[in-house]
Amino acid sequence: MSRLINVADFHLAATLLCGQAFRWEQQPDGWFEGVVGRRVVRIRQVGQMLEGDDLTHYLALDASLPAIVATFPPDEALQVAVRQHWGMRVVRQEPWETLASFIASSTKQIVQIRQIVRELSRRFGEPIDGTHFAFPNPAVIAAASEAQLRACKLGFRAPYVLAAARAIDSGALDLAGLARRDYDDALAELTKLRGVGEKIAACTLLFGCGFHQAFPIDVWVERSLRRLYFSRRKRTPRQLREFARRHFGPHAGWAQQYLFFSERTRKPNTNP
DNA sequence: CCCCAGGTCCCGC
DNA sequence: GCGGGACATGGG
Repeated sequence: MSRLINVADFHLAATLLCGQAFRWEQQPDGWFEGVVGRRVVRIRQVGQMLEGDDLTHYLALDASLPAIVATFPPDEALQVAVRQHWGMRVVRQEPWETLASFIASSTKQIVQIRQIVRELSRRFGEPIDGTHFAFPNPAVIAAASEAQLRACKLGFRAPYVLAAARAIDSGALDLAGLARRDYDDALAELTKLRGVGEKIAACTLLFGCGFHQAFPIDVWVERSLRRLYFSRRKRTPRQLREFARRHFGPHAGWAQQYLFFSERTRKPNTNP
C-alpha cells in the first residue's frame, strides 16, 4: 500500500495547508495524515519523492502545473505568488463535504472550521479506525436536529447545513450533477441555498466540482486584489468580480488560491 | 471588554 | 447595486 513515486512541480505542504482542505494534520515526523472519503491516508514528501498512500487523483498529480500556469496573465504580482508557493495544486474534494465545510466557514477562522468539520465527522460520520471518522453523508445530516448540529459549533450556520443536506438527500439538489452544467447555472443553483452566497458557491464549484474558472473572493483575496491591482483603492464587489473574470483566465481559481495563500502568509508592513 | 474571523441576509437608500 | 448591522462562537 505504501509506495514511492517521483513527482514534478509539486509541493505537498503548500497544497494541503493553503486553506482549501480542512482535514489534514501535519505530524511532528513530517508525515501528513488525513481522511479522504472513507479512508485514512498518510503521505509525505522528501524532495521530489512522494511516499505513502496513492493520492494521484485527489492531489491532481495528473494535471500539468506548468501548463496551467501558462494560462495565467503575465502580470508580475501573480507570478511572484506562483513562484513563492510553486507546486501548490487545487485538489479534488468531495462536493458535499466541500459545500458543508464552506457553509461552516462563514465568519470563522480556519482553525475553527477545522474543528467544526472534525466534530461533524466525529458525531455523525462512519468510524474508520477508532480515531478517524468519514465525513457524514447528506442523509445522516438531514436526519439530525438543528440542536445536534449547533453542538458541533456551527452556530447560526446550523440551519444552513441542515437545509443543504435535506436538499441533496431529497433529490431537490443534484450536487454531483453540477459538474456537467454551465458554470453560471451551477452557481445559480447553489446560491438558492440559504447561507450560500457567491463566495461559498464559488469555493464549492472550484474545490468540489472541478470548475477551475471559479474565483471566490473573500476578505483576503479582496485585500490582495486591491493591493496588487488597484493600489489599495476601494472597489465594489461587482468591480472585483468583473476584473477577476476578465483578467485571470480559464484557471482563475488556481490563480485565486495562489493569491489567497500568498496574502495569508505575507509579512505585514511590507510594500506594496 | 473589544475586535475579528475564507459571509450572507435583510434593510433602507 | 451599495453601505450598514445582525448573526454564534472562539481566539487574541
